[in-house]
This record gives sequence, structure tokens and C-alpha cells, in this order.
Amino acid sequence: MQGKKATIKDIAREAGYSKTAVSFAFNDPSRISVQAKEKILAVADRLGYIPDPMARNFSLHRHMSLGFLLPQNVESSLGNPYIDQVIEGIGIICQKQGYTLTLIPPLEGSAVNAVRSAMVDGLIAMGMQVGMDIVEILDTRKLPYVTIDGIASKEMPSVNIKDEEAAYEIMKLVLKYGHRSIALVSLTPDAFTKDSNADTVPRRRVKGYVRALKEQGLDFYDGKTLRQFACDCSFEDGYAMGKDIASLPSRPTAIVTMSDIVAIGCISALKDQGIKVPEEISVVGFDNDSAASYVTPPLTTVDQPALEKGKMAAEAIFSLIANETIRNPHMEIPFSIIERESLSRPKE
Amino acid sequence: MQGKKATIKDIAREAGYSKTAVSFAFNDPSRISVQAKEKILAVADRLGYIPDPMARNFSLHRHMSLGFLLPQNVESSLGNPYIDQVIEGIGIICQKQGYTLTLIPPLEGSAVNAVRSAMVDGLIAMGMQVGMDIVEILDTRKLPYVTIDGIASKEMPSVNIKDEEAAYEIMKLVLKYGHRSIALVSLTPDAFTKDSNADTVPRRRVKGYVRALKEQGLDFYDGKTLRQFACDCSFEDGYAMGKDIASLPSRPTAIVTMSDIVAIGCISALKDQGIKVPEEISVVGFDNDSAASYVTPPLTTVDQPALEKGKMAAEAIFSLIANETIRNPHMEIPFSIIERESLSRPKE
DNA sequence: CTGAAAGCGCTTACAG
DNA sequence: CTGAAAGCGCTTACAG
Repeated sequence: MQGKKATIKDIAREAGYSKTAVSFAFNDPSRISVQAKEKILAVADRLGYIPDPMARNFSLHRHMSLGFLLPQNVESSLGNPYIDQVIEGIGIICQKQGYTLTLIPPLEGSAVNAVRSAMVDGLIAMGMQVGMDIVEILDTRKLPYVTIDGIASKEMPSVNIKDEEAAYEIMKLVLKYGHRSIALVSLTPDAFTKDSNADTVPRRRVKGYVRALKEQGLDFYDGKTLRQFACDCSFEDGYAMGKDIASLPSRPTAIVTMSDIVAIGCISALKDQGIKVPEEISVVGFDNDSAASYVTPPLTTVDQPALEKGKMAAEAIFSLIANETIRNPHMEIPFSIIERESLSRPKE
Repeated sequence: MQGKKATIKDIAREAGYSKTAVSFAFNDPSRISVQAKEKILAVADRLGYIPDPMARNFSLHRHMSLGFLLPQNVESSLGNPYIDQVIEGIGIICQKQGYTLTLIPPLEGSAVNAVRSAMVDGLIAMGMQVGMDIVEILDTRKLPYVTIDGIASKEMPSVNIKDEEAAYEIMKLVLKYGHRSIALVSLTPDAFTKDSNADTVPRRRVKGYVRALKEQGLDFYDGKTLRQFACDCSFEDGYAMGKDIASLPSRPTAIVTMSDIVAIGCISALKDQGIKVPEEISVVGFDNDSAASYVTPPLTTVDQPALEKGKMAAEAIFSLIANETIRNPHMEIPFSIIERESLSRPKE
């Protein structure tokens, strides 16, 4: 029990057979005699032999694990219910395939090094686009990849919703309710998006929001109709944001956020300031987290299928791993607007 | 760009140096001439060479990843905010150490096989105890391990709170408020606990709850003072539970749950049935998830530091990996009772 | 400073 | 049915 682990060599010696035979005993018993197999398994059992997984995978050129690159540090990534849902979706497919799911924190801020050294058969990352350093790494490593909420292109399989459209729709709803003084709370960019002009999800949504305003002939440069902010995607940051907005001169009548958890943080802050939601100020979210329905007031928000995104991305990766041609590399999942109670007409 | 990946052999040939030299160029350049190093790195760059992580780790006898065995299937495990928090805690430490975090689903129901074949340097699992099959596997694989919410023993490093005590305390509070008809909602056991008499967390808590009742001289066998149920740890299961309890003959005045998410599910169901919480029925939780504070009514619950549990377990594993003696292998973290608004006096 | 060689623990044509 | 041998892509004493 002490000392070194038993290896295939030990079993071979002890059982009086070759390493080949030992290997076959475990992986293809039909290729050796019943007698040999039994002897070998008995010895293996006695010595407590477990084939070394890394040696085995190394030999078989596989890892049996899918990678998910966390878009930010662990604290921010795993604190975000939307991302947790995506991870769950990926995990469900991994489980079905007998794979593990490797969560990859951007190594000391360097996603590139993390991706260079990850022992995975494929990688899913959010917000990827051709041209990024990590994509180059993945290409030279010949690892299949799929992006969620990234930029689709010929070389970049992707899973998305129509973010511009979704943002447009919910802003249209906000305007329909009569709001004309709106705080827009955007999201700070991911850890590995360097290009400051990149076509990110927040930017796509802003386009949609603005389109809705334009359509109404509204002047969104007047510094009152639309005031734009940004924060990280967490309850705490949402709370701080809500507090700031509460004390704004000529307080907006509606807050449009890009995430339910931020919306919930805002609402919490507003309540703590004694401001009633939605009576005094409306708040809308994005994602339709499970919390969105049981918070008070229940959130009016955009339902986007986070779980489904993870599942589809993972399924696509497995197709690529199996060298199958992927029917449609640019997957788009429908969203929908969920009307609950956090949005109402502005006061007076 | 096409064809096979470049290996150390290709670089050696192309650069006119040995594989040894190439290896040194990357890992210990001081051992070769500047000239050799530059030539090698240039060639490596040109051919797009990235050292194969698995080959490297295999050679170095390490994996650079920590394993976390999911206590149930992915859907149930990752849907549970408490577990998500534990994972985040583990992830924070992994990130700090430059490790990845491998989530291991119990392979087609078999945690044993999943643990046999996981490429990790150590494993954290919930509810482990000496004598379990997976522990045997870990021992023969010589992998360090730590359990969270498991059974501490000489061979089993552990992180826990005093579950019995915590349950006792919150039940005492419920009784102090005057409740004498209580529904207790326990948790169904984990995927790999086979021993039906095992000293699991739910059982420990039940002991605590019961102790509080006894102390009050209450008869908890009368089928009214205490009625016990159990469900999986999810909003949906909590909701179903709440619905069931609502329609119980001689409805209890308080529901004591072992998880906030279950409590929130119950409350949601009660509301939907037109039953007011806490006016008509009180509900208490366990965990103090972030949702516990922003749900309506805010939850009276037990605060247990899930994030901290994950961090401590991971730190302990890294000590074990480094072959350090672990100062205190049985870590106990303080809990506290959080009084909010979901518990009040029973009606009339 | 440099490289041939052994080793990590498996798998798998290949020859007998 | 069986086993010697090559191979997976690295690292690292060791000798020169």
C-alpha cells in the first residue's frame, strides 16, 4: 500500500505476462486467453492497480475534458448567474459524453497562457472573435472551439441571440410605457477583449437601444433622455450603480440594465433609499435568471436561454471533435421579452 | 499551417540543435548559448510551436488541475447556489495557483469510474467519508483529498460547520416565536452515499432540530408538531414542496428548510396559493445565499460561509500537494443565525 | 555549452 | 494466443 503506485510493468512482471497482455486484459480481453485475463486481473486487484489516466490519454491523443475559458477572474465569472447557467449547459453535455469540464481562469490576467497549457480537447469561450491571440493559440494547437456571445465568422462557430434586436425590443417597451429619461447601465468588457472597437455584446445592445430611441425621434444626446453608465456584472456593482443613479440630478424614470443581477442590485439600492420600484422608478433587466421571477417586484426582462447556449456550444464542440461537419456553425437562439412588474408608467 | 502540429523534434531538426536544447530554450535558457536560444525560438515561432501540455505534464508528473466531484448530476449540482459558491471558492484558490478546476460529473451515475480516470492532482468532494469506494480509489491513486460537509476522521481532512448546532439554534428560534406545528423539509442524499445510515449533513441537522424540540418538552412523534419531508435542492423542488405543504390537513405554521433555494421555492408556491409569508406561515432557510437577502420577504436563515469552505478545502489540497503537513486537518468554520423577515409569530 | 539516451506509463501494429 | 518493440512528446540526469 505504501511506496510507488503500481504500473502496468509491475502487473506484467507479477503475473508472468507481457505489458501488452495486461493492457489487453483491461481494454480488449477477447485478444488474450481467459486464463491470462483472470490471472492478470487477479494480480492487478491484489496490487491495487489503476491505469494512469494521463498516460492513457496521452497515448490515445485525447483528454476527455472540455475547456471553458472564464471571461473574467473567477470571482466575477462564477458570481454571475448567467455564466453559471452557461456552464451548467456545457456541463450537461459533458456529463452525457463522459467528459469532465475544465474551468480555465485567465492565468494571472493572461488568457493566452491559460489556453496554451490547458489539457482539453476543445474550448468554449465567451466573446471570442477571429484575430484574438487566444484564437491563434487554438488554431496552432489544432483545438476545436466555439464562441458564445462572440463574433461569428467563417472560422468562428458561434452561439448567439439577436442582441441588437432584443435590446431594441425592450427599449421600445420602455418607451411605450412613456419613459423619456432613461439610465442605461452597460457592462464592462471581458478580460481578453483588447480591441476597444470590438463588436461586443454590450455594444450590439447599445445599438438596439439607440435605434428604438431614434425611431421615436428622440434626442439621446441631450444628456437627459439617455444617460449611459457601466458596471461589472454582479449584485454588488448593481447596488452601487443603483445608489449613484438614485442621487442623480433630475433622476431618470427608468433604468435599463444588461443583466438581471445588476437590475436586482439596483432595485435593492433603490429600496434602501426609500425609492419605490416601479412606482417611482422602473427597472428592466436582461437574461431572465431564475431570480428574476421571485424577486420583488418580479423583473421585466429579456429571456435568453443561457442553459441552451451552453448546451449548443458543447454539442458543436463534440461534433468538431468527432470530425463531423457542423451543420450550421452559426447558431442563433430565439429570445423573448418577459413582462412582469418592474416596469410601469412613470409617475405624474 | 496545415498537417500535423509541430513538436520539439521538428524544431530541433529545423534549428539544427538537439531536443534537449529546444527544451532548455523554453524552460531554462541559461543552460544554452544565447545564439542557440535565439535560433531555436525563431524557428519555434516560425513553425508555430506550442509545447504539448499533456506531454509536458506527463513528463513532470503533474496535472495542474484540481478536481471537484459533483455530488449529483450536473443539473442538480450546478443549479444549487450553495454548490456554485463552494465551486467559486475553490476556483479562487486555483486561479491564484495557476491551476484549472476540473468539474467531474459522476460518470453515468458512477462516481468511482469518474474518479479513476480524472486527470487531477487532488480532489475535493462533498459528503465523503472513509470507507467509500471513491476514497479507496483516491488512496490507491495516491491523490490528496479533502471533503466538505463530509465525515472527518484521521484519514479524512474536512471542512465543516457545526451542522447539528446550527440546526438546533434555528429551530430554537422558530420555537421561541411560538411555533408548535412545523414542517421540516430535509434534503435527499448525494449520488455516491450508499450507506443508508451514513452520518450525512441532513441527518446531523435533523438531530439538532429534534434536540431543540426535546428541550422544549415537545412530543415530535404526534404527527403534528413535526412532520418531515424531503426534496432535492432546487427552486422547482422547493416550489412543489411548498404546494404540497399548503394543502396539508391542519397546515403547519412554519416550514423549516435546509436550503434557501428550497425555502424560496416554498415561499413562491405559498404566494401563488394566496398564502401570506410570514403572516400565515413562516419559512426559514439555510445557507444565506445572496438571494436570501433580496427575496421578499427576506429570509431568516443560517449563514454558512460556502465560499470560505471552498477556499479552505482548496488551500488544504494545495498544502497536501506540496507535501506540507496540514496544520489542522479538521477545519470548522463558524456559522451564524440571520434574522430577517420570513419568520414571525404564528397567526391568532 | 551540447546532445545521446533513458524515462514517464500507457497503446498498438506487427511478427511469431 | 502472445510478446518485443516502437511510439505518444516531453524532461533531465549524465557524459563529453
